[in-house]
Formats: sequence, structure tokens, C-alpha cells
Amino acid sequence: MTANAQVSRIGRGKRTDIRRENERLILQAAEKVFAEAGFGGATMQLIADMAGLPKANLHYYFATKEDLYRKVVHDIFEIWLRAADSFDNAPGPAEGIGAYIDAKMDISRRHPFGSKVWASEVMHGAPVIQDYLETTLRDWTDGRIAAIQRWIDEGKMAPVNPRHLLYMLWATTQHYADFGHQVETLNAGRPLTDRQWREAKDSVKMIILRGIGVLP
Amino acid sequence: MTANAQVSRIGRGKRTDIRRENERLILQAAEKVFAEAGFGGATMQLIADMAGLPKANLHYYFATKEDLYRKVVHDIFEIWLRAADSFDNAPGPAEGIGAYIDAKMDISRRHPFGSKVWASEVMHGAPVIQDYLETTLRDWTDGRIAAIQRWIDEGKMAPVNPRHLLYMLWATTQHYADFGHQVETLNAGRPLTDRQWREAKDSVKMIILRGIGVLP
DNA sequence: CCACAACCTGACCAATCGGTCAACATAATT
DNA sequence: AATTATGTTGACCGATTGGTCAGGTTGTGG
Repeated sequence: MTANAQVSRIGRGKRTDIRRENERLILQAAEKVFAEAGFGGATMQLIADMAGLPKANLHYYFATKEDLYRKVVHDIFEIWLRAADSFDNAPGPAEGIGAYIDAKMDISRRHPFGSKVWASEVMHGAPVIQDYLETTLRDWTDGRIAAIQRWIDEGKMAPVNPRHLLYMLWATTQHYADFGHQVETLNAGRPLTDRQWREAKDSVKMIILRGIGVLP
Repeated sequence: MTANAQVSRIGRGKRTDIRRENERLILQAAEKVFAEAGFGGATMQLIADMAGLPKANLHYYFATKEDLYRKVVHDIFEIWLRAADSFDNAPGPAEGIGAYIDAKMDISRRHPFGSKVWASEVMHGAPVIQDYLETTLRDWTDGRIAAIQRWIDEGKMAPVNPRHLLYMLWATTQHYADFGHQVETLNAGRPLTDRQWREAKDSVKMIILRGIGVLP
């Protein structure tokens, strides 16, 4: 047993570390470049420069530009779906939807590039994740719609169209990432402070929760 | 006075007609291509094909790709701003904000490509319309925030943060254009019907208007 | 009818694109 | 130490890009 083997337990050896670290560098750079330039406007050279690696090295880890892009989109979709957990096991709409807004606002703040990549992908007709939309996302959506409808039937919230409520949650929370540049420009060119993020979150929650009749 | 001169009063002559018609064709094709491929992914050749003109002819009317793009963005911004009129001269928030939601939802339905171009432009850091954001849009926003604040002070609506309410209106209405593909996919792959558009509009209005305390 | 201006377009160009590859360097295995 | 597997990279390639231009056609005013 060498000293190396003791350092990392999962990915054993220096080789694995190199691979993991380089893939991380590339994906991080790619997420930013795809977000800022779109798939068509992004170039492998730009991503390579931002990652601090030669372009040929990118093609060693990711065969094509599309492969790299697909991985970026897939990663943000995973994060996006995980926010769904906030919805589940909630006793009622106030807690469930409130927590969901919190989670999605945090994603907008912490993953602005990924959010933009996702938005860009959908806006351009979802050329690489159409199957996700038709399977995972559709199932997820149907499930939440049923949950909301149940709350309505139990008299726990006002009778609103669950589907459009969901769209509203997505749109509003995602806005702070996708249109972050506009929000920042209208904030005297400065990024939102902690306090302002809290204000945004509270405003969204207040209007929507009152809008569905769970706040006075 | 020739027969030609009687046909059109503003742009006189066949020459003017040709120019107007070709510019219209090009702008229409450009709007669609920019929306579907982004600025970087769009090519002059693709736009030319869609407009049914040789590529060289595009460069006769628009010197560069960026010139053409700038015109497309400018046009949708004009439409966008005009929806603001719904806001003005309204006796109270129910009428003003209700009418604004109506107007913006109609834009999302009637100008889905333009909406996407605008969203894409802002998402990528507003490289060509940053000045609009800092002048026209900022002024417009400040004006509406003041109007909303006045309504609040007069007790006509609940005390919410006017800025975040505006963002919510933008996000929610724009969602049906920018994420139209996702909405369509989740609607069994079919575009929303007239009835469904009305449902969407009513849902948005109901939740938001109740959310700001102007509906029971 | 003529001369000028506006409009049209196939052919072309330099630049850049995604992607390849041979040659080499380093680490792991035997 | 020798062999093999993995990681690295400058140089290169065909294809495509935005943009140009010379030489043409068509419409207009005198």
C-alpha cells in the first residue's frame, strides 16, 4: 500500500485526480462560456483559454463540443431537479411552495451560469434535452400538479390552475439568474447584496403565497 | 402624376416599395433565425435562405450581421415599451396591472421570436443594448415604481416591493414566449389553444392581483 | 431616349471554426 | 528497469464564416 493510496479513497491514484481536476476546470469554464455566448457563439478555444488548457486537451476529455455542452446541461438539470425535494413531504402549500421558492432562488444566485445555459437550451428548442423534457420533467410536473390539486381539494389553498402556478414559480425565480444582467443594471450596476436577495425572495414569496390564499 | 404615385402616398415609387418589402423580408427572417440559433449560431446564409434572397443582397441592405441584429433587437424593444401604455392613466392597480399583464401576454403570443431575441440579448450581457437598459428602461422602471408606490400609499393595494413586483410581471408573462417550447412540450407537444392562453392569462392575473391585495 | 442612381448577385477571400494526429511526457504496472 | 496506459500539445486540415466586389439589371428623372 503506497502513500498515494491513502490520500484518496474513492478515486485512487494521481491519474484519477488529474482527470477529475481537469474535467472540473473544463466544465466550469464551459458553463460560463456557454452561458455568456450561447452554444453557437461559444468556441472551444475560448473555453480552453478560460480553463487554462490547450484546446487539444479539451478534445482529449470531451470528444466534441456537443458532448461537452450536453454534460453542462445535464449537470444543471440535476441541480434543478434536486430542488424539487423542497416540495415533497410538506404538510401544506405554505411550507412546500415557500421552501421551493427558497430553493430555486438559491439556485439562481449560486448557479447563474448554469441557469442561463438551461434557459438558452430551452429557448432554442431544446435540441439536446428534448427527451428530458418529455420524460423526467413531464413526470415531475404531473406529480407536483397532482400534489397542488390535492391541497386545493383539501381547502388548504385557493383554487388556482396548478400548472400555471408552477410556470409562475419557475419564471419568477429563474428571472433573477437569466435576467441577472438587467436586474444588476437596474440596481445601479451593482450585484444584489445579501439583503437585497432576501428582499427579493420575501417579495416573491409574499405575493405568491397571498396570491394562492395561504397568507392573509 | 403617374399611376405609381397614386398607389402609395408615403414612400413614393416602386424603388421605395422594393426596399421596404426586402427589408421587411430580411428582418422577419432574421428575427426567427436569431431567436432559434442565437446571435452566434445564426448565419447570414441561413437568414438569406429563409428570406429567399441571395446572401450578398442582405449585405446590400444591412452592412453587417451586427447591424441587422441591432435592428431586430431595437424593433422588439419598441413593441415592449409600447405595452407600457396599458399601465398609464389607470385609476388603480387592478386596472393598470391587469391591463399590463394582458398586453405583455399578447406580446408573448404574437411576437415569440422577438421576445426570445430580447431575452437572449439580455442573458448574454446586453452587448448591443446596454445603453437602452441604462437610459430608457431605467427611466421607465423608475416611473412605474413611483406609480405603484403611490397606489400603495393611497391604500389601493398591499405594501409590496414595487421593483420585485415589476420583475415578477416581466418574468411571468415573458415565460410563455421564452420557454414556449417547454410549455408546448408539457402540453402534449401542442401549442396552447385560444382557450388555454386565456386560462394562462387569467391564472397569472388572479394570482398576482390577489397577491397584491386587490382581489378577495 | 439617355444618363444616372438604385438594386442585384455569383464568385471570391481572409479568418476562424471544430476536430485530428503524431510525437512526446508522465505515471502505473509488472 | 522495462513495458504499458494515460495524459499533453503544437501543428495541421477541410469546412464554414462574415464580408467584398466587379459587373450586371432595372427603374427614374430630365
